[in-house]
Amino acid sequence: MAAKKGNKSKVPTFHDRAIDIIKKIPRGKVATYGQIAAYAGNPRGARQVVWILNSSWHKHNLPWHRVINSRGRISLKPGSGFETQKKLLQKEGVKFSRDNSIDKGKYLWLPELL
DNA sequence: AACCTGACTTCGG
DNA sequence: TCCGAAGCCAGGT
Repeated sequence: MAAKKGNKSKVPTFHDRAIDIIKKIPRGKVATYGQIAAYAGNPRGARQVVWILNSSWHKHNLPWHRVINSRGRISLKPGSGFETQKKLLQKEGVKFSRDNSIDKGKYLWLPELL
């Protein structure tokens, strides 16, 4: 029978998948908002990922610091988390260039490699 | 329901 | 490389 409304075992939503994916980003690697959104099923859901990080990182213990923008840089502003994120990444072995950019070819997480 | 906001992304200049 | 505009999506007011 078709899925009933009252059925709690719902099909994973974009939100659920995104969280699941973020949790899988290995230590020492990073992923972009768009990348996560794409793997979660919506290539244009980068902004949703942002919302998710803000609303659920603490509930799901997400490695929010491993999420960066498509330019390979931290999107947070100095004084609003930038320093914290940079520090956490460096602690995991991720190196930053002088302009605070990360070498994507080296640290970008590639799920297909798993 | 309209409007605003956000850790985005891509494109053009 | 930097900036602005446009496109995108969902939650909060």
